[in-house]
Amino acid sequence: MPELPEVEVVRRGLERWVAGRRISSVAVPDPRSIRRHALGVEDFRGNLEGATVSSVVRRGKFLWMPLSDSSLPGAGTDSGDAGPEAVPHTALVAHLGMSGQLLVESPEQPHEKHLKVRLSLEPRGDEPEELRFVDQRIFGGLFVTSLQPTADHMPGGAGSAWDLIPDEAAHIGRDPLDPHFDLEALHQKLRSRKTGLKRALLDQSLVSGIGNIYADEALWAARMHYARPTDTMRRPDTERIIHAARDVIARALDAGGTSFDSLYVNVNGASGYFARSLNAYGREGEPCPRCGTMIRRDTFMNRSSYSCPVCQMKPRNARM
DNA sequence: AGATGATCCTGAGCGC
DNA sequence: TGCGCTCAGGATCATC
Repeated sequence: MPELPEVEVVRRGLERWVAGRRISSVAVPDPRSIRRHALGVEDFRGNLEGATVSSVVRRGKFLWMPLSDSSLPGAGTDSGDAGPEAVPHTALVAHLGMSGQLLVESPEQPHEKHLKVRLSLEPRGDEPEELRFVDQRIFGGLFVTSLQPTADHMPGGAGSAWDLIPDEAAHIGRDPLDPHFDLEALHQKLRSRKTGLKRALLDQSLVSGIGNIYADEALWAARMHYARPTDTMRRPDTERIIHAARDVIARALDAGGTSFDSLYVNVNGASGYFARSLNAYGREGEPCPRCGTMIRRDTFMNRSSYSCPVCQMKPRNARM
């Protein structure tokens, strides 16, 4: 289940193996994986073939690769910097959903069972010449879209690809690892909402990159209940839950982020972290690592929530 | 308009 | 051996 740390691992792998390379051809064995590309398969291919991936950017769980037109002078260089006249205005966007993988492989490798999209890359040294999107449950997908300036972009960096965001991801908030993450702004939004804390953490428009697993882990670490009403949050409460989320995410990144040099840019790099380091998620009936009370599982939002009934006391005015 | 719930999708696991 | 059921969950859409 890729959340922010896994997506960041994939981003680093793509930066290493795909950035600066030109896409020569595109095959879409299963169009369902590009259903968010409204204009269809031929338009998808037309946008990509001949374009060069200039960099790889992530916010929350969205990944995108700004595209430069290779016919422009200076494009396709190692740096990906095609000059001020060629700031990318479109990007290939990838969301891994539940089960998506991006693999950099030789075209001779046998096709994976759930292979959905193949991008052929022009040769560069001995590097593999195919980028594959593999997805079992097809919650994820690829599409090409235009880039717009971020609503809250910081002065001084205008024009850089880092200040541009795909239209379809423009609504999501910055994630807790983003240097420009605004804790005070989040705090005010939480105060003005009438909902439960976990539901707010999973709302990507408030803060991005937190999924069901890390929400439960952050809540456990911060000793807060998932149904804590957000309009009762005081400033130290907001700091505590965000610091906990950032810590959990950073530790997962440390555990899973070391193998991105592998040719297989996949989402399994952090699976070892899940097995070893989860304190609450998936541990129903096991003792809380802090106090020994049995971890319980509750269902809401069509999802499971794992928590310690002692460390994370349910508030009287609980909100789901 | 904010809050809440349904929906998409496939394979693993399980009881019978 | 196989059927039918439940579960997993990010993002989006529908409904109050």
